[in-house]
Amino acid sequence: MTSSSTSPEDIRSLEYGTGSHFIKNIINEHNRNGRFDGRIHTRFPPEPNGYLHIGHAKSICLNFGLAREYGGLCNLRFDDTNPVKEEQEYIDAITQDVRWLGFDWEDRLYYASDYFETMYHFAEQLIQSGHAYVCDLTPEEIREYRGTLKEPGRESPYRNRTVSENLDLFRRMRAGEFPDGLRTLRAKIDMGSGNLNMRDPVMYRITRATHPRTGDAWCIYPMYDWAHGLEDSIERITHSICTLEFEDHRPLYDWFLEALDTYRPQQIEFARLALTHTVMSKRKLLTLVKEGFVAGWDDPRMPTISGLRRRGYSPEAIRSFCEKIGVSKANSTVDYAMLEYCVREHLNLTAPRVMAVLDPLKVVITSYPDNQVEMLDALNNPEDETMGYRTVPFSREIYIEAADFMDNPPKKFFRLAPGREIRLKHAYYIVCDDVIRDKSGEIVELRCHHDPESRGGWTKDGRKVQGTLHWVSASHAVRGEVRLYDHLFLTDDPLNVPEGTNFTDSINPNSISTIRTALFEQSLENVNPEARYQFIRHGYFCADRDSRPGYPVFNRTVTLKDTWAKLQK
RNA sequence: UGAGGCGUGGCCAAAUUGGUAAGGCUCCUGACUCUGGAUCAGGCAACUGUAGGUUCGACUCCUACCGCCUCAGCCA
Repeated sequence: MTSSSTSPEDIRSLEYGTGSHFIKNIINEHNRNGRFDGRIHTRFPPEPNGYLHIGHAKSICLNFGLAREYGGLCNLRFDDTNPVKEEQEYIDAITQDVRWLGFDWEDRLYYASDYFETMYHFAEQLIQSGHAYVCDLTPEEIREYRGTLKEPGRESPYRNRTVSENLDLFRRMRAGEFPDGLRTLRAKIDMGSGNLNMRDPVMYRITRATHPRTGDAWCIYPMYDWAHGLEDSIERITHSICTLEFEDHRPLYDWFLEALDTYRPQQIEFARLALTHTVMSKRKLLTLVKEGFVAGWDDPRMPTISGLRRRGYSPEAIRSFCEKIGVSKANSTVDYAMLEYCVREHLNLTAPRVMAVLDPLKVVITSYPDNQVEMLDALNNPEDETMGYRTVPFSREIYIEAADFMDNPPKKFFRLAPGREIRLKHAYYIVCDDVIRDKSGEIVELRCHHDPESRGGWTKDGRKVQGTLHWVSASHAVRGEVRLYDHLFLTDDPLNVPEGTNFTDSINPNSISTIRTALFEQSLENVNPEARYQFIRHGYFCADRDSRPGYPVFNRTVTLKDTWAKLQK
C-alpha cells in the first residue's frame, strides 16, 4: 500500500503522454516548412443528429489535445447542413458532453448554418467561373449517369448550360421556385474519374425542412463535401482531422478550395475507434435505444459519453484512455479491458472507500455488549490521506458478505470459516464459533466472538490474520439498490455475426442484474448523483440519479481486479 | 490493373525520416499489504503480411504477390 497524497499533477500525468503519432509528425513538418506560419487550429465538427460516444471522445481529445499541446486553438462547430436529421436536443447534449469531458472552446462555438449566406456566394462564384452547373436530372438518373466502381460515368445533358442560365436557375432554386429535389447544383469536375466523389458531385439540393437554427430561411442546403471545406477555410483551420472514410473525399475538399482560390487547410484522416464487446455506429446505438435493448442513450451499458458518465466513468479516465490508445491509420479494435484499466487507475486515486454488503449474512458477535455502539475511524482513501477519515458504527450484530464464509473452505480461502480468525476492516478480529442453519440446512447466521484488543484492526502482539472482510452494522445499515453491469454483448465483435442473424442476437441477457437487498454503511444514506465510490473488495460504484434519501442506488462502474475469482476457475 | 488506404507479439502502438524491434493493456510469477485492491520487482510473447532485390546494414528503399478496409446518398 502506498500512502502518498495525490496531486493534480499526478492525475494529469495519467492523461497527457508525450507519445508521438503520425498527425503530430505532419504538424511538426508543417511547423518546420512554415506552411501555416506555426499556427495550429483544429476543430471538432459533430453533426447534431445523435449522441456522442467514446469514439467521438477520441476525436475530441485528439483535436482539443493537439491544440493544447501546440499552443493552438480548437473550435466546437456543429455541422448542421441537413435539417431533416438534426435537432436542438442533440446540439444541447453534445455541448454538454464536450464540456463534461473537460474541454473549452471559449468563444469559438460555431455552426455551419452561420455560413449559409457565405457559402451561397461562393457557389455563385463557382458558377461564374464555369466550375458548377444546375442539373435537372432526377436522383435515379444521377445515379445512372454516375457509372459504377469500374465503369466511368456519363456527362449530364445539363452540364453545358451557360453561366447566365446557371446563375438564373440557381437563384430561382434559392428563391423557392422549384419543388424539392427537382434540380441540384453540381460541381463540374470529371465524370470519368476513378474517384466517384469527383464525378460532378452535388453541391446543393432543394429540401424544404425547418432548420433548428435558420428556420425556414432556406430551401436549399449545402452537401457535406461542399460545405465542410468552406467551414474549415472560413475558420482558418490548419488541420482538418477526420476519419478514414473521408480519405476519398480529400481530392474534392482540395478541389473546391482551389477552384475558389481561397485558404486551404490540410485534411488528415485517422482510424476511428472500435471497442470489443460493443457497437459504435449511431445507427446501431439508435437501434438499441429504439428497440428497448437499453433504457436510453444514457443507459450505463451504452458506450455513449452520457452512458459512461452515468456508469461512473470520469472525464479523466476517458481522456487517459484516449491518450493511451494512440492514433493511427490502421483499422483496429481496442480491448475493452483497456478502458476498464483507465477508470480503475483514476478512481483508485480519487474515489473514497466505503463498505457495502451486497448479499448479506448475519453475524452476531456474542462477546460484544448488547447495546454498545462504537464509532470507529475509517480512512477514506489509503492512496490519498488528505481525503481524511469518517466514522463507521460498530455493534453486536453485523452483516458480512455471504460469499465470505465457507463451511469447508478450500485451500487459499482467506476468509471466514468455523474456528478461523479474520479481521473486520477498521474494526476487530473475530473468530467464528457457530453456524446457525434453518430447517433446509441453509446458513442463516454466524456466531462469533471478538478480540477486544484488536480494536481498529490490529493487535499489539502483531499476530497475522488470514483475511480482511468488509461489513456493515445491522442496526445502522442503509438499505438500497445496486445495479451490476456487464458487457452489453457476449462476443468481442458483435458486428461479426453469421449470415441471416442480427447484431442484437449476441446481446448479453445478463448485462444488468439488479440487487435490492444491498446494505450500505451509514455514510451512504444520502448520496449525490454521480458521486463515485469504491465499495471495498467489490469495485467502483457511482450513485445514480434514481437515488432517494434513505434509499441510495448505485451503478457498478467496474469491478476491482479479482485474483481470487481467477484462482477459483 | 476502377480509385483510395492499411498490414509490427493475444489487443493497441512507437521506432529521431536505413543503423540492427520502445511503451501501454492482457496474461503469468514473486515481494509487500488492515481491500485476495493498490504498489513494487520480474517473466511469457514479434525472424515487423509473404517472396525476392538494393545495401556493410532494411520495419524503414525497390519489385511482385497475399490479405483486410473504404467509396456507386439530392447523409455526414
